[in-house]
Amino acid sequence: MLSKRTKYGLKALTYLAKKGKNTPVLISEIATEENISKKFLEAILLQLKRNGFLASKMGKGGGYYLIKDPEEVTIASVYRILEGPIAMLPCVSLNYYEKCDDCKSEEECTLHKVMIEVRDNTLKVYENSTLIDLI
Amino acid sequence: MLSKRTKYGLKALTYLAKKGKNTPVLISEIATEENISKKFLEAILLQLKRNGFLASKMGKGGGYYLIKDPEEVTIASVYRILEGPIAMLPCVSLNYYEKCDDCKSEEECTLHKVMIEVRDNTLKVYENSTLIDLI
DNA sequence: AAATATTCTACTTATTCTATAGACTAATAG
DNA sequence: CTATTAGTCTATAGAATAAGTAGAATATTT
Repeated sequence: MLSKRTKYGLKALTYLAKKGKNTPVLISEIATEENISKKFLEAILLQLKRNGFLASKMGKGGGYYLIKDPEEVTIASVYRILEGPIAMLPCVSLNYYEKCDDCKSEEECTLHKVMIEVRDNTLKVYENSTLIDLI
Repeated sequence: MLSKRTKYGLKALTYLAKKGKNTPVLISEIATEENISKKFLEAILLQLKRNGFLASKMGKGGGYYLIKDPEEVTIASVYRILEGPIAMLPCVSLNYYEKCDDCKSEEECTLHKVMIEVRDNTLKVYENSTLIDLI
């Protein structure tokens, strides 16, 4: 299941994409409109800012705004920042690969093949949908 | 990502399937062979027993054994017991449906459609693979 | 310069989940 | 009866989740 962090993050990005690139929107506006705890959202937006999706402006007339083209922002890229690996096992992750400590080898691991199949299917969806599709 | 609970559960079921239906195997044997903490595995097997996948025999010559045909046990059914919903959001889950508290309506939810697509893709894989495929 | 609006930072809290460990109880086979 | 094995119950350390509180820093307007 998606964490609320990722869910809220995607919703906020979609909201900002609707408003258009480079148009500052208040955290509190997004929080109210999308029913998100303001403080929690603040942390999420900050994380998206640090990772190059958003920028912000302080003071009156400030807020957060999208600095990428909505059609360039895939769900996959947001997911990896906010949620982590898309794969179901570390040993089948493309971006966060790690060896499983309980498996003797990946060839012997009975789950390996199925989980690669799941990953590929999921990835296809996440890589091919962008903020444009979510609007 | 899969919890270790689910991963270990699937591995244990596969191990038992290899040994054949109705052949008792020691918890400790599975734990050693699959590099799983024995106590943790105990809890997992118990859960699978309560849900009708396994049965157990106490005393000498005892152990856990499969009581379903391996080709009947889909990954999806095990996943739902040990991990929970397969869907990424409560509101797109078939077996664990719940309304999202932050969404006004499911039609307006920008994530709904994509997450249904992900669910359907994942489900196709999980429903169509059984213990037989894992062996 | 002061007032106001807004994000930024740090600290704290409550709750749940994860992955175990230990001790004791109950059943079964020989 | 005894050895073997699962069952039950309790505890726990650590991490993650989803916030809440307080105030500092920065920008704009007056």
